[in-house]
Amino acid sequence: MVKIENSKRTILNLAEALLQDKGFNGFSYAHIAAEFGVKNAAIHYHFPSKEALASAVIRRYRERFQLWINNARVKDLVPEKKLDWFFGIYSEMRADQGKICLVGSLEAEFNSIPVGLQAEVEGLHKELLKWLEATLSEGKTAGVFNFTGQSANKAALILSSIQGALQMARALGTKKFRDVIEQNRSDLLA
Amino acid sequence: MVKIENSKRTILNLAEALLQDKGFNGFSYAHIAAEFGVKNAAIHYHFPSKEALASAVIRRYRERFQLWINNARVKDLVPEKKLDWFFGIYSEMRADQGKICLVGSLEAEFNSIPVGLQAEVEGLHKELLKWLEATLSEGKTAGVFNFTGQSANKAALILSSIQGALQMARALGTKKFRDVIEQNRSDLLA
DNA sequence: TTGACAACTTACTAACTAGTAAGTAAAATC
DNA sequence: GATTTTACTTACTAGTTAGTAAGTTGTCAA
Repeated sequence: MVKIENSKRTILNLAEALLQDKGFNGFSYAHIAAEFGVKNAAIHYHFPSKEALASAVIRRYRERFQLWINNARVKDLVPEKKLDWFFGIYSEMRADQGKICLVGSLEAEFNSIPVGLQAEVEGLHKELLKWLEATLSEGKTAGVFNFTGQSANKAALILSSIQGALQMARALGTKKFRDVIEQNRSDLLA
Repeated sequence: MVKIENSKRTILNLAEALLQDKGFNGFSYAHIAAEFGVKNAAIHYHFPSKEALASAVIRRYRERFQLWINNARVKDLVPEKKLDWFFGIYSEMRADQGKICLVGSLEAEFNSIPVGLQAEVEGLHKELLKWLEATLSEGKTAGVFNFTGQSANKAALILSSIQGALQMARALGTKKFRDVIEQNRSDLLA
């Protein structure tokens, strides 16, 4: 018998990886159970339903993101470095078995996932956009970022392009992902 | 007994709509059969496997796209209008029950779809990028588009952002999609 | 040392999945 | 008019799905 905290965390880790790899409809309790080395019902003991499990994955990610952005290591960076940090999150996803972002994965299947999970995804996406918008505004005021129009719209463009680029890279290779990141950077610093 | 051409086309239409709505792992032969008003096995008669069906959807879309771009109605447009036409395709998807593009839907589930289907998706994505790249080059040469770097990279950025924005709009609303399109336009015409 | 509880396993279900084999009726072909 | 072909239906299979109920075992507190 393993400590529940370890089991719960392990299950969440596996679920998160599977969501980023195969999507909500592409993984099952059996997959997690097999990889963890336990039986199907053990997963249900910790997370009664698939919706509860996936929702917990998103909630944990949201908490993690809030911790990151409020940590001095990120908070005190200059806007250009903040952006580099943000791009870095997604570069790591791409490098890690061609994973895509949770938001993109779940929004692509949005119409076939439970409503409670939809709400969690919406919350996460808003938080990502909010931070990116603030960072862009900060950089524009500081004179290091150049773009026309509102920061909110530029943030939506950049985040959408990252989300799409991670998916694109699966079919067309990692270079394409890097090209999109670099183009975003040069558009912003031009 | 209905004409095979009508049945095949109807099944392809339903499969395409379901792919854009629920994704490859989110729909079944039963869904199509129910909507078409036939039995499960009737779908298998026309398309022996789910891979064959989805591949046929993508092949048809690729052929359609080639017909469009080679038609004078698009071919003879000035670059700005070509871009408007292209954006219009995706605006219609967004307006039509919040559908997303086939490429995005299938790339999000890329690691849980058959390899033959993966190849079709790759082909389609390359064709879309190729046309967009050529259109951007044409516009840059004509002096109507402004952007730094290579056309291929800017094309990858724009297409990725559309793909992501259609997904984003499901959680955050149509306005967000329009914002991304407008930001792309103003970045390009600045 | 006992009892409670946490973390499972065993064994199961009902629903759904893609896919198949054999039969049927209407239409096209000869 | 007979035969073949097309477009199905009926009836089925083997596998997978999320989810449940009841039993088991190790750990810990009193």
